[in-house]
Amino acid sequence: MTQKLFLYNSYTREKEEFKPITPGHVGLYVCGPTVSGESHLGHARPYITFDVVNRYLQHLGYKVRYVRNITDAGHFEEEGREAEDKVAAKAQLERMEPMELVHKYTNLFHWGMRLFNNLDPSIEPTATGHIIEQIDMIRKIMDKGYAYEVNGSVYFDVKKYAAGYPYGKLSGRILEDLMETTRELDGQEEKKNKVDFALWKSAPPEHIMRWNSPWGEGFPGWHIECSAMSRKYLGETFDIHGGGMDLQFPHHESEIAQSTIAHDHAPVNYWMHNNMITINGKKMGKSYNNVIKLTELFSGNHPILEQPYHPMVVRFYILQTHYRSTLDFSNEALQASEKAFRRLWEAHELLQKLERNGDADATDKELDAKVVAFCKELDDFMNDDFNTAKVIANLFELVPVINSIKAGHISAAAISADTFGMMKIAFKTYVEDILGMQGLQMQQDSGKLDRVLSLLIEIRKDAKVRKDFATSDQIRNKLAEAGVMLKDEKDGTVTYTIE
RNA sequence: GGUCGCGUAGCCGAGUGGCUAGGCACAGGUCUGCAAAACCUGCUACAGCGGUUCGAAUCCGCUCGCGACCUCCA
Repeated sequence: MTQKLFLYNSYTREKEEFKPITPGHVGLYVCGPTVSGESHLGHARPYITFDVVNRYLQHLGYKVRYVRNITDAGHFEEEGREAEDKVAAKAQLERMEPMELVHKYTNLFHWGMRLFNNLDPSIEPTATGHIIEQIDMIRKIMDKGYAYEVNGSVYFDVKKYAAGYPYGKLSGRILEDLMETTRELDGQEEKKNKVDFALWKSAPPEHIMRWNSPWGEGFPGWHIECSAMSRKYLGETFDIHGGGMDLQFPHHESEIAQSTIAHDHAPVNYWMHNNMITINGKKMGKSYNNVIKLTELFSGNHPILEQPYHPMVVRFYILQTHYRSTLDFSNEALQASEKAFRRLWEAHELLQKLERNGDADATDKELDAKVVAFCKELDDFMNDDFNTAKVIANLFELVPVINSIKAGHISAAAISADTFGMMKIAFKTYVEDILGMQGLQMQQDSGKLDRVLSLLIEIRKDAKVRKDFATSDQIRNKLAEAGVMLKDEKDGTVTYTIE
């Protein structure tokens, strides 16, 4: 922790030096998914972004408690409920239990996270598992006079809160403006003011997810879960709260209000928000009907996808852009990322295998200095609000150096032994540990396949010695058709990559 | 309508007062039986119009275009 980390705090709208509440420790809370449906490409962004944040904080030596919730209660409107309304006897039989649905999509979410090589959070609490904590918190807020009950529902009194606290600061909202905008919302008539939000909702008879509470059967409001769970696992005030920009209002603004009243002080020191993934310039989202689900992305099974995209390619594509910029989806962009990622990864693997012998001094001082500079800058870039785009750019600056050493265009001795070692460690640390990349071939069934390919490579070699290029080309071309690319290396060996 | 943000080369995207980011594509070259890969070289942009400044893509103003949030949303 000798380095100073600066991050952009959405709350103050400034880059600030990060100072943890407890030295050496970081409490990080990130809004997790609502598991009422399949995760899509848009969801990938925050979880990859904050995975890197988590990884980097650990790299700096912090002990991170990373809490990411699963929202499995409340406002569902999809399959489960629809079946319930339609109610035919047959539908009744086929209908999914809410928990069944939640379980299915939670598993699918985990599957996606694993493929992205996201580290597991330290704690992944569910909203349904913390009903008691939520009720307790609502009680506290009521006791302090900032919430009121109507017909079994409890609402937070925003106007009262705004009179004494900076409501709207996080999202740049002005209470008067909000009061003016007209919206027809559920339960509007019950509220004192339309800006009030629900802490607890009374459940209509057909609502399956319901719990007992001091106010009757119902379910928790959307915002209270994050406040209750972050409080439980990270304390009344914690370091970093992350999430998508679209959650700034009303979700995060409400979290601040609730927690501030319940605990007498603001809950979070640093708010971080990632920007959206767009498609044709429009935000990817359920309401726009333009989502590409993760399952579709990885399989290529979607009308606008020209091909499947590997999770690592998607990860690379996301990290190539700074997290606070929008990122526009296109096949072209993903395909460019795929090529770039392969190039970077191959150079990385190559470098780890390369050795440098002989005199420890550099024969090319200028190059040596450049390499040192590129490596050292990596930390600076991360310390400047997690600029993974710049990190990747610098790694690419080093790729030709690595490849040139391998190809013999330059000697490894051009750079000093120290510099060589530094570069090796920098790649390993950054590519694998911090950016969290891994190779494209996940299925390591190499054994038999490798022997078969080795045989073919041997036959081809013989053919080449006999100058029987028809045979050698046939082997290479047919294998290429099957997705196995052969590469004649400089030193006469042959390597292959499987698509 | 309100609030906020963005407009960078063929495409994707960093940067943000002086120092050609990077990737992909494209063109030429080296290497190679050929190919692929790799390496070298080239392609030098910041929506428009004003202003501030010795100097602006970067600061300020206006105009045009786009988007996000204001409702569930990562």
